[in-house]
Amino acid sequence: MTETAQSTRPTAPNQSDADHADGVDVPEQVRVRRAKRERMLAAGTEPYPVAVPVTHTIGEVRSSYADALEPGEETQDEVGVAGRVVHLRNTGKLCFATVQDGAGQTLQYMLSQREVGQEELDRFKADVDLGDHLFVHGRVIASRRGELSVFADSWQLAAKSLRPLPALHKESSEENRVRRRHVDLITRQRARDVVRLRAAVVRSLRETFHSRDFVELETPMLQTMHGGAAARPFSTHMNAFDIELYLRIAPELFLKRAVVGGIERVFEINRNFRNEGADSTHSPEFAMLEAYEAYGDYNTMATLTRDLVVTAAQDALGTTVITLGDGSSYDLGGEWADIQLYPSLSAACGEEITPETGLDRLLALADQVGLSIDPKTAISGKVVEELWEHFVGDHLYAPTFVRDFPIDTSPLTRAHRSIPGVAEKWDLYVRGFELATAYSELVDPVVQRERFEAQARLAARGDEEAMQVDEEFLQAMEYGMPPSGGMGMGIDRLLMAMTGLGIRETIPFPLVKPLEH
RNA sequence: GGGCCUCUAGCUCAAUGGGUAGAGCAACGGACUUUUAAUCCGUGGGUUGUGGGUUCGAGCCCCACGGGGCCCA
Repeated sequence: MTETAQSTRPTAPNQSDADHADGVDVPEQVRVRRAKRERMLAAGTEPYPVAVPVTHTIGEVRSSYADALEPGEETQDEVGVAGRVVHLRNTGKLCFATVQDGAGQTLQYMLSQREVGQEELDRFKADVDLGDHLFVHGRVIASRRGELSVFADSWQLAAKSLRPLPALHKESSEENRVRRRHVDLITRQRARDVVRLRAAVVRSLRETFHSRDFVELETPMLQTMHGGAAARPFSTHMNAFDIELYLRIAPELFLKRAVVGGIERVFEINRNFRNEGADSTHSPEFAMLEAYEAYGDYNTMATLTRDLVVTAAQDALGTTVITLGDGSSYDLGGEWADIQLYPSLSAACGEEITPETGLDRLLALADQVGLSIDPKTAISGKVVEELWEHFVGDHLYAPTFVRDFPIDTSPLTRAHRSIPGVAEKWDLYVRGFELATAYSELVDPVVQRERFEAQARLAARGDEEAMQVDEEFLQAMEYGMPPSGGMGMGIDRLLMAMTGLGIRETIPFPLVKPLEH
């Protein structure tokens, strides 16, 4: 588009059309700002210039002059700085604007009538609103109160904001924060911090893996079979092949095929999709870490997991001690507790529970404590796990490994090498939820086929979470998979464990139900 | 799936027993050359989530639907 075309964009005659373009009444403040944009265009001033001559970031100005200037001291250093206006204080002949960068660092601009002239000052007062991106050029000085400032000799709007920001000193409702995260990020420091914390954690995890010679792999998200976990999948349709596909519920089976192929230390950090509930600990799409190590087992995975978590906390938070909003705290560092599932359940419920305990007895116990379990699809291992969560898991705040799970709920895990009736699997509990899980992986293709067939029988009985028989995976196993340890960890849950936040606060843009209209 | 709570101005919240819908910030107009949640004077801004119902009269009572939250299973 040419300059001429830009400056003849629709003006007053189309104003009312623009006001109702989205079919709803436009709030007064939006109308006012749209009018300012039109006025600027009519005056030949670009409200959205393609570039402004920035020479320094807000952070660079801050760090260069931090505590270096006395109140009232002026330098001759000229800078060009841009940022979003979060605070305006216009007095008669001297205006102050506080601008903010994406990380929440702020810097003050000062516009004096003496420096820029009456006309420029008037234009500033007329055109600039809270929320606008504003560029100024000028000298770095400290105000009389000692506030680091850029004393403008010229200014220019970098981008006009057409919507008013919410009150900056009141918390928005959780719904508004989630539905308009962009606004949340502008107005709330904690929101900005969590985004950066998440990035730091993921980066730390990758670095720990790299330092241990793991290879990062991206395996398919669109799969012809859903497997690798017990969960209901999303399904979709592929036009070219005219087949139904599933969004993956886990990368496990592909990563194991990679191990068969010789990628002996492999990990993936990516999204899984599970067509289940959405609440304060579950999101339909969530970030998952999985790792496999040939010639490892669930013990080496425990060491790896602790290393990943402790290093991530140190890298991203600088400490392993987590303090929650309610003042309680727990330490992700130090030695982690290590308990066994059946003995800890027995101790907590006051009755000896073993892999031999009958299903009827377990269902009776579950009923006693108010757990509702569908008898049609009930298997003893599943009931034991529910009982364990009720009696023990919900109360584990400090990191705790829980070892040796029922075999019938662990179809991809090998039987324990010395304890009969259980699988070499642990879950890691923190803050009352499952943060990670690991197995000594089942690598016997014949036993694996039997486990899949048992899963298929569950599916036939109506268990929508049961796995399918994956022939491609079985065939891969038949080529020989080395003895291996495997581990999976929820990235969102790691953030939850490190911050005390709900899952929707750790995911920048979680899925929310669309509003009607 | 069940129960309870909630939805009012751009944002955060008020509104006696059913009787003209208000405040702070934000906006608009004015004053002000060192403010920093600036201050002072003045003004505008509402389909009270949506749709029905009861009533002379509904933000408030009843029903349905939608969004959100908490608890339970």
